[in-house]
Amino acid sequence: MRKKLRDNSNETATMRLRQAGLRPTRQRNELAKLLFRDGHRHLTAEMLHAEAVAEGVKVSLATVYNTLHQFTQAGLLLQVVVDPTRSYFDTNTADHQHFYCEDENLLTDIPGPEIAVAGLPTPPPGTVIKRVDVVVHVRRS
Amino acid sequence: MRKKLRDNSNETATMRLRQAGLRPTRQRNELAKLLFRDGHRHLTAEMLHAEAVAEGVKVSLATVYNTLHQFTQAGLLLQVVVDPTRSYFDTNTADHQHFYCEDENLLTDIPGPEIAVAGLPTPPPGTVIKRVDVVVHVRRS
DNA sequence: TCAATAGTTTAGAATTATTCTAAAGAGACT
DNA sequence: AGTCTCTTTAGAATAATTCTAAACTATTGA
Ligand SMILES: [Mn+2]
Ligand SMILES: [Mn+2]
Ligand SMILES: [Zn+2]
Ligand SMILES: [Zn+2]
Repeated sequence: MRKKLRDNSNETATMRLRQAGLRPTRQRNELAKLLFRDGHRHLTAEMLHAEAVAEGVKVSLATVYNTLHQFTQAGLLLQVVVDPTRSYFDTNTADHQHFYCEDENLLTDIPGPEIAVAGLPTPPPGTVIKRVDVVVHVRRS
Repeated sequence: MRKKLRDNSNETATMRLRQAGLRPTRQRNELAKLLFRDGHRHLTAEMLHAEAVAEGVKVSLATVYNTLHQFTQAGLLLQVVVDPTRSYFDTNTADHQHFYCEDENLLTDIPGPEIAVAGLPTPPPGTVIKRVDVVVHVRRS
Protein backbone atom coordinates (compact mmCIF):
# COMPACT_ATOMS: atom_id res chain seq x y z
CA MET A 1 0.00 0.00 0.00
CA ARG A 2 2.74 2.41 0.94
CA LYS A 3 4.53 1.61 -2.28
CA LYS A 4 1.44 2.20 -4.35
CA LEU A 5 0.86 5.64 -2.90
CA ARG A 6 4.40 6.75 -3.63
CA ASP A 7 4.89 5.19 -7.04
CA ASN A 8 2.34 6.37 -9.55
CA SER A 9 4.55 5.53 -12.52
CA ASN A 10 2.30 2.67 -13.53
CA GLU A 11 -0.80 4.81 -13.63
CA THR A 12 1.10 7.58 -15.38
CA ALA A 13 2.30 5.18 -18.05
CA THR A 14 -1.15 3.66 -18.48
CA MET A 15 -2.69 7.07 -18.83
CA ARG A 16 -0.10 8.14 -21.34
CA LEU A 17 -0.82 5.06 -23.41
CA ARG A 18 -4.61 5.50 -23.27
CA GLN A 19 -4.29 9.10 -24.33
CA ALA A 20 -2.17 7.99 -27.25
CA GLY A 21 -4.83 5.47 -28.25
CA LEU A 22 -2.62 2.51 -27.42
CA ARG A 23 -3.80 -0.44 -25.40
CA PRO A 24 -1.84 -0.40 -22.15
CA THR A 25 -0.23 -3.80 -22.20
CA ARG A 26 2.37 -5.01 -19.74
CA GLN A 27 5.20 -4.54 -22.24
CA ARG A 28 4.18 -1.06 -23.34
CA ASN A 29 3.76 0.00 -19.73
CA GLU A 30 7.20 -1.22 -18.74
CA LEU A 31 8.86 0.35 -21.75
CA ALA A 32 7.05 3.66 -21.18
CA LYS A 33 8.24 3.64 -17.57
CA LEU A 34 11.83 3.11 -18.65
CA LEU A 35 11.65 5.72 -21.38
CA PHE A 36 10.02 8.49 -19.41
CA ARG A 37 11.31 7.99 -15.87
CA ASP A 38 14.03 10.65 -15.81
CA GLY A 39 14.73 13.63 -18.06
CA HIS A 40 14.99 13.37 -21.79
CA ARG A 41 16.62 10.33 -23.30
CA HIS A 42 18.08 9.35 -26.65
CA LEU A 43 18.02 5.61 -27.18
CA THR A 44 18.27 2.96 -29.85
CA ALA A 45 16.02 -0.09 -29.86
CA GLU A 46 18.94 -2.25 -28.80
CA MET A 47 19.77 0.07 -25.92
CA LEU A 48 16.21 0.10 -24.60
CA HIS A 49 15.93 -3.66 -24.95
CA ALA A 50 19.20 -4.17 -23.06
CA GLU A 51 17.98 -1.86 -20.32
CA ALA A 52 14.68 -3.70 -20.06
CA VAL A 53 16.40 -7.06 -19.85
CA ALA A 54 18.85 -5.71 -17.25
CA GLU A 55 15.93 -4.61 -15.08
CA GLY A 56 14.15 -7.91 -15.40
CA VAL A 57 11.45 -6.75 -17.79
CA LYS A 58 10.46 -9.58 -20.09
CA VAL A 59 10.02 -8.18 -23.59
CA SER A 60 11.29 -9.19 -26.99
CA LEU A 61 13.40 -7.04 -29.26
CA ALA A 62 10.66 -7.15 -31.90
CA THR A 63 8.25 -5.64 -29.42
CA VAL A 64 10.73 -2.91 -28.54
CA TYR A 65 10.94 -2.01 -32.22
CA ASN A 66 7.16 -2.13 -32.59
CA THR A 67 6.64 -0.03 -29.49
CA LEU A 68 9.19 2.61 -30.42
CA HIS A 69 7.53 3.05 -33.79
CA GLN A 70 4.04 3.14 -32.30
CA PHE A 71 5.15 5.72 -29.74
CA THR A 72 6.71 7.76 -32.52
CA GLN A 73 3.52 7.65 -34.58
CA ALA A 74 1.55 8.65 -31.52
CA GLY A 75 3.80 11.65 -30.98
CA LEU A 76 5.34 10.39 -27.74
CA LEU A 77 8.79 10.06 -29.32
CA LEU A 78 10.81 11.57 -32.10
CA GLN A 79 13.03 9.52 -34.38
CA VAL A 80 16.39 11.19 -34.97
CA VAL A 81 18.68 10.26 -37.84
CA VAL A 82 22.34 11.00 -37.20
CA ASP A 83 24.20 7.76 -37.73
CA PRO A 84 23.92 5.62 -40.83
CA THR A 85 24.03 2.44 -38.80
CA ARG A 86 21.46 3.01 -36.04
CA SER A 87 18.20 4.80 -35.31
CA TYR A 88 17.78 6.92 -32.23
CA PHE A 89 14.50 7.67 -30.47
CA ASP A 90 14.13 10.84 -28.47
CA THR A 91 11.77 11.40 -25.56
CA ASN A 92 12.02 15.14 -26.05
CA THR A 93 9.30 15.88 -28.58
CA ALA A 94 9.73 19.64 -28.45
CA ASP A 95 11.32 21.43 -31.39
CA HIS A 96 14.99 21.22 -30.53
CA GLN A 97 18.41 20.38 -31.88
CA HIS A 98 21.25 17.97 -31.19
CA PHE A 99 24.89 17.45 -30.57
CA TYR A 100 26.15 14.16 -31.89
CA CYS A 101 29.49 12.69 -30.93
CA GLU A 102 30.36 9.92 -33.33
CA ASP A 103 33.35 8.86 -31.23
CA GLU A 104 31.10 7.73 -28.42
CA ASN A 105 27.75 7.31 -30.21
CA LEU A 106 26.28 9.93 -27.92
CA LEU A 107 23.32 12.06 -28.88
CA THR A 108 22.42 15.00 -26.63
CA ASP A 109 20.11 17.98 -26.75
CA ILE A 110 21.48 21.41 -27.42
CA PRO A 111 20.59 23.21 -24.19
CA GLY A 112 19.22 26.69 -23.74
CA PRO A 113 18.04 28.86 -26.57
CA GLU A 114 18.22 26.86 -29.73
CA ILE A 115 20.20 27.81 -32.79
CA ALA A 116 18.15 30.35 -34.67
CA VAL A 117 17.52 29.18 -38.17
CA ALA A 118 17.19 32.53 -39.85
CA GLY A 119 14.63 32.66 -42.61
CA LEU A 120 13.48 29.29 -43.88
CA PRO A 121 14.24 28.70 -47.55
CA THR A 122 11.53 28.21 -50.13
CA PRO A 123 10.99 24.46 -50.46
CA PRO A 124 11.11 22.77 -53.88
CA PRO A 125 7.93 23.22 -55.96
CA GLY A 126 5.14 20.89 -54.92
CA THR A 127 6.47 20.42 -51.40
CA VAL A 128 6.01 21.97 -47.98
CA ILE A 129 8.42 22.07 -45.08
CA LYS A 130 7.74 19.41 -42.48
CA ARG A 131 10.63 19.80 -40.08
CA VAL A 132 14.10 21.31 -39.85
CA ASP A 133 16.78 19.10 -38.35
CA VAL A 134 19.96 20.62 -37.03
CA VAL A 135 22.75 18.31 -35.87
CA VAL A 136 26.00 19.71 -34.58
CA HIS A 137 28.61 17.00 -35.02
CA VAL A 138 31.35 17.15 -32.42
CA ARG A 139 34.63 15.35 -31.94
CA ARG A 140 36.48 14.50 -28.75
CA SER A 141 39.27 17.00 -28.28
CA MET B 1 41.30 12.05 -82.75
CA ARG B 2 38.40 14.46 -82.97
CA LYS B 3 36.76 12.72 -80.07
CA LYS B 4 39.86 12.89 -77.95
CA LEU B 5 40.23 16.61 -78.39
CA ARG B 6 36.66 17.29 -77.33
CA ASP B 7 36.37 14.84 -74.44
CA ASN B 8 38.90 15.47 -71.74
CA SER B 9 36.81 13.75 -69.06
CA ASN B 10 39.24 10.88 -68.81
CA GLU B 11 42.21 13.10 -68.17
CA THR B 12 40.18 15.21 -65.77
CA ALA B 13 39.17 12.14 -63.81
CA THR B 14 42.71 10.77 -63.75
CA MET B 15 44.08 14.08 -62.56
CA ARG B 16 41.46 14.30 -59.86
CA LEU B 17 42.40 10.85 -58.64
CA ARG B 18 46.14 11.54 -58.69
CA GLN B 19 45.63 14.73 -56.73
CA ALA B 20 43.65 12.78 -54.19
CA GLY B 21 46.48 10.28 -53.87
CA LEU B 22 44.40 7.49 -55.40
CA ARG B 23 45.73 5.23 -58.12
CA PRO B 24 43.71 5.96 -61.24
CA THR B 25 42.30 2.55 -62.04
CA ARG B 26 39.72 1.88 -64.73
CA GLN B 27 36.93 1.52 -62.18
CA ARG B 28 37.77 4.65 -60.24
CA ASN B 29 38.06 6.62 -63.46
CA GLU B 30 34.69 5.49 -64.72
CA LEU B 31 32.99 6.15 -61.42
CA ALA B 32 34.59 9.59 -61.15
CA LYS B 33 33.35 10.42 -64.63
CA LEU B 34 29.80 9.41 -63.72
CA LEU B 35 29.89 11.25 -60.42
CA PHE B 36 31.32 14.53 -61.62
CA ARG B 37 30.01 14.86 -65.17
CA ASP B 38 27.16 17.28 -64.55
CA GLY B 39 26.34 19.54 -61.63
CA HIS B 40 26.14 18.34 -58.07
CA ARG B 41 24.71 14.93 -57.39
CA HIS B 42 23.35 13.06 -54.39
CA LEU B 43 23.62 9.32 -54.83
CA THR B 44 23.58 6.07 -52.92
CA ALA B 45 26.00 3.25 -53.70
CA GLU B 46 23.18 1.25 -55.26
CA MET B 47 22.18 4.19 -57.44
CA LEU B 48 25.70 4.74 -58.72
CA HIS B 49 26.20 1.05 -59.34
CA ALA B 50 22.95 0.84 -61.29
CA GLU B 51 23.98 3.83 -63.36
CA ALA B 52 27.38 2.31 -64.08
CA VAL B 53 25.84 -0.98 -65.14
CA ALA B 54 23.27 0.84 -67.29
CA GLU B 55 26.08 2.62 -69.11
CA GLY B 56 28.06 -0.55 -69.67
CA VAL B 57 30.73 0.13 -67.05
CA LYS B 58 31.93 -3.13 -65.54
CA VAL B 59 32.35 -2.63 -61.81
CA SER B 60 31.20 -4.54 -58.77
CA LEU B 61 28.99 -3.15 -56.03
CA ALA B 62 31.77 -3.77 -53.50
CA THR B 63 34.07 -1.54 -55.53
CA VAL B 64 31.42 1.16 -55.69
CA TYR B 65 31.20 1.09 -51.89
CA ASN B 66 34.98 1.11 -51.56
CA THR B 67 35.35 3.94 -54.03
CA LEU B 68 32.66 6.11 -52.47
CA HIS B 69 34.33 5.78 -49.09
CA GLN B 70 37.79 6.44 -50.50
CA PHE B 71 36.52 9.52 -52.33
CA THR B 72 34.88 10.70 -49.13
CA GLN B 73 38.10 10.25 -47.15
CA ALA B 74 39.97 12.11 -49.87
CA GLY B 75 37.53 15.01 -49.63
CA LEU B 76 36.02 14.52 -53.08
CA LEU B 77 32.63 13.59 -51.63
CA LEU B 78 30.57 14.24 -48.55
CA GLN B 79 28.50 11.56 -46.88
CA VAL B 80 25.06 12.82 -45.89
CA VAL B 81 22.85 11.08 -43.35
CA VAL B 82 19.15 11.75 -43.79
CA ASP B 83 17.47 8.39 -44.11
CA PRO B 84 17.88 5.55 -41.63
CA THR B 85 17.94 2.98 -44.42
CA ARG B 86 20.44 4.37 -46.92
CA SER B 87 23.59 6.47 -47.17
CA TYR B 88 23.87 9.33 -49.63
CA PHE B 89 27.08 10.67 -51.12
CA ASP B 90 27.24 14.26 -52.26
CA THR B 91 29.52 15.67 -54.94
CA ASN B 92 29.08 19.14 -53.51
CA THR B 93 31.78 19.38 -50.86
CA ALA B 94 31.16 23.02 -50.04
CA ASP B 95 29.50 23.91 -46.74
CA HIS B 96 25.83 23.72 -47.62
CA GLN B 97 22.48 22.38 -46.54
CA HIS B 98 19.77 20.06 -47.83
CA PHE B 99 16.16 19.51 -48.57
CA TYR B 100 15.11 15.91 -48.13
CA CYS B 101 11.84 14.55 -49.45
CA GLU B 102 11.17 11.21 -47.84
CA ASP B 103 8.21 10.55 -50.16
CA GLU B 104 10.48 10.31 -53.16
CA ASN B 105 13.87 9.63 -51.51
CA LEU B 106 15.17 12.83 -53.05
CA LEU B 107 18.01 14.81 -51.56
CA THR B 108 18.72 18.27 -53.00
CA ASP B 109 20.85 21.26 -52.12
CA ILE B 110 19.30 24.32 -50.61
CA PRO B 111 20.06 26.92 -53.25
CA GLY B 112 21.22 30.48 -52.82
CA PRO B 113 22.32 31.93 -49.51
CA GLU B 114 22.30 29.20 -46.96
CA ILE B 115 20.30 29.22 -43.77
CA ALA B 116 22.21 31.31 -41.31
CA VAL B 117 22.95 29.35 -38.21
CA ALA B 118 23.08 32.18 -35.73
CA GLY B 119 25.64 31.74 -32.98
CA LEU B 120 27.00 28.25 -32.60
CA PRO B 121 26.27 26.72 -29.21
CA THR B 122 29.02 25.74 -26.79
CA PRO B 123 29.78 22.06 -27.43
CA PRO B 124 29.76 19.54 -24.55
CA PRO B 125 32.92 19.64 -22.40
CA GLY B 126 35.84 17.81 -23.97
CA THR B 127 34.52 18.16 -27.51
CA VAL B 128 34.88 20.55 -30.41
CA ILE B 129 32.46 21.25 -33.24
CA LYS B 130 33.28 19.38 -36.41
CA ARG B 131 30.36 20.20 -38.67
CA VAL B 132 26.81 21.52 -38.55
CA ASP B 133 24.24 19.61 -40.57
CA VAL B 134 20.96 21.22 -41.51
CA VAL B 135 18.32 19.12 -43.22
CA VAL B 136 14.97 20.61 -44.13
CA HIS B 137 12.53 17.73 -44.40
CA VAL B 138 9.76 18.38 -46.89
CA ARG B 139 6.59 16.57 -47.83
CA ARG B 140 4.74 16.46 -51.14
CA SER B 141 1.80 18.83 -50.96
C1' DT C 1 -18.37 -13.63 -15.20
C1' DC C 2 -17.00 -15.02 -19.46
C1' DA C 3 -16.99 -15.73 -24.18
C1' DA C 4 -16.08 -13.52 -28.44
C1' DT C 5 -13.33 -10.24 -30.76
C1' DA C 6 -9.71 -7.51 -31.94
C1' DG C 7 -5.32 -6.10 -30.93
C1' DT C 8 -0.55 -7.63 -29.21
C1' DT C 9 3.57 -10.32 -28.50
C1' DT C 10 7.06 -13.28 -29.96
C1' DA C 11 10.46 -16.69 -31.96
C1' DG C 12 12.53 -17.25 -35.69
C1' DA C 13 12.96 -16.49 -40.53
C1' DA C 14 13.67 -13.00 -43.94
C1' DT C 15 15.27 -8.72 -45.84
C1' DT C 16 18.39 -4.96 -46.77
C1' DA C 17 22.27 -2.27 -46.62
C1' DT C 18 26.80 -2.73 -45.90
C1' DT C 19 31.31 -4.87 -44.83
C1' DC C 20 34.61 -8.59 -44.91
C1' DT C 21 37.71 -12.24 -46.88
C1' DA C 22 40.99 -13.91 -49.59
C1' DA C 23 42.30 -14.90 -54.13
C1' DA C 24 42.99 -13.08 -58.79
C1' DG C 25 44.12 -8.92 -61.38
C1' DA C 26 46.44 -4.60 -62.59
C1' DG C 27 49.24 -0.19 -61.97
C1' DA C 28 53.96 1.57 -60.75
C1' DC C 29 58.65 1.39 -60.87
C1' DT C 30 62.90 -0.34 -62.22
C1' DA D 1 59.79 -8.15 -68.14
C1' DG D 2 59.83 -8.70 -63.07
C1' DT D 3 58.61 -7.41 -58.67
C1' DC D 4 55.96 -5.12 -55.46
C1' DT D 5 52.01 -3.13 -53.88
C1' DC D 6 47.54 -1.80 -54.31
C1' DT D 7 42.91 -2.89 -56.20
C1' DT D 8 39.00 -5.53 -57.58
C1' DT D 9 35.74 -8.96 -56.89
C1' DA D 10 32.60 -12.98 -55.83
C1' DG D 11 30.64 -14.61 -52.36
C1' DA D 12 30.21 -15.10 -47.46
C1' DA D 13 29.29 -12.62 -43.33
C1' DT D 14 27.28 -9.07 -40.38
C1' DA D 15 24.09 -5.93 -38.34
C1' DA D 16 19.99 -3.47 -38.01
C1' DT D 17 15.48 -3.94 -38.88
C1' DT D 18 11.14 -6.01 -40.52
C1' DC D 19 8.07 -9.80 -41.41
C1' DT D 20 5.21 -14.01 -40.46
C1' DA D 21 2.06 -16.54 -38.33
C1' DA D 22 0.89 -18.73 -34.19
C1' DA D 23 0.13 -18.06 -29.24
C1' DC D 24 -1.45 -14.70 -26.00
C1' DT D 25 -4.21 -10.93 -23.69
C1' DA D 26 -6.97 -6.68 -23.06
C1' DT D 27 -11.57 -5.12 -23.91
C1' DT D 28 -16.35 -5.46 -24.40
C1' DG D 29 -20.87 -6.64 -23.93
C1' DA D 30 -24.03 -10.39 -22.89
MN1 LIG E 1 22.55 1.11 -42.93
MN1 LIG F 1 19.55 1.02 -40.61
ZN1 LIG G 1 16.70 15.41 -28.27
ZN1 LIG H 1 24.42 18.58 -51.30
